[in-house]
Amino acid sequence: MDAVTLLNWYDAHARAMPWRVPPRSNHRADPYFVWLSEVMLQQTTVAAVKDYFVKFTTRWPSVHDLAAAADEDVMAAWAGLGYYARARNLLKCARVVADAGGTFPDTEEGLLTLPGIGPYTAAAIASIAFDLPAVVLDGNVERVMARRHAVLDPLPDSKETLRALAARHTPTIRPGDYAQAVMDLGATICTPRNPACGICPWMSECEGRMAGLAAELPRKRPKKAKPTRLGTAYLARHPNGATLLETRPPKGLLGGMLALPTTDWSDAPVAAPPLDADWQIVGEVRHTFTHFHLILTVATATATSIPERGGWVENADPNDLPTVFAKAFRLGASAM
DNA sequence: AAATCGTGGCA
DNA sequence: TTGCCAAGATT
Repeated sequence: MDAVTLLNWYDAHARAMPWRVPPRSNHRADPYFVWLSEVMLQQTTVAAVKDYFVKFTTRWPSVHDLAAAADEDVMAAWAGLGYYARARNLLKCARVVADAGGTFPDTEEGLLTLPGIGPYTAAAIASIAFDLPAVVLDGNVERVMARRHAVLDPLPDSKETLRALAARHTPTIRPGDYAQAVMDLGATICTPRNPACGICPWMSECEGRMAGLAAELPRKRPKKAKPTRLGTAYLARHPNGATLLETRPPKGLLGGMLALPTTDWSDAPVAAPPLDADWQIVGEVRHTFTHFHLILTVATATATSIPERGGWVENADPNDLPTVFAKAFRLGASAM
């Protein structure tokens, strides 16, 4: 059986990660750790997640600790990791679970009802934390299945086909190890570019490789070009050292995060400084989001007046802000 | 159902 | 420099 081949490979080559229990362990990973790591890993690389995972679990060792945390502390701790709706939903989910006694649901259906847990994450927690034969379908599994079975239709059209193929491979023995094994295979051998087919445990049964198509699968629909938007960020400092910051609206881009006051971001941004001062343009920051480029002019001023929006923050730390603002903050501060 | 939502690394 | 991509969820 294909799954056994893959499990044998995983027994020898599983990557060590802070949230992972080694294969053939006689105990399972803590559902809290599995959930936290899976949410952090949504659209995010293992390398980027590691330090954040350690930081979160050191500061909040249980779901009860996280549920009791202040919103602004969790958002600041998440700053830099991106997709900030994940952090907002993380807190909502922690509080639901904590209120229910601190135990995560042990079924896919139960997990799916929680904020921030979708089809992939529910299946991942069910398999990895509870060893249930859930069908885990992430970008790795999509790629592995598209190659293994030479699926030529482009994503996302082929998604349900790939899911059915993934289901066919999912074993009833060691499903948790299997889920992590397929994803490790996709991350280390069946990679997006230059797949290492020569050392793949599924080399001999891979239809994509036999057809000479492995490296170009899965096919994807072309993406839209990103427009460029303009804006200005304002760094105001009080003579006492405080920095003018504001919390962004709870939804939308960078929602709920601490930020520098800015104009809107558009073709013709409306300049509305947060307070009246002698603003000096000190440079610009270029930053690319998921669906647009941003050129952000950075203006600085020293001021003491009452701001029209935001508030003075002592000992402000750029690391508590989303990366785009951290860049603008550092540039402005270095120019004052 | 297509759009929205971050960031850093890599070729 | 630019585009692609990563353990997706939500609306």
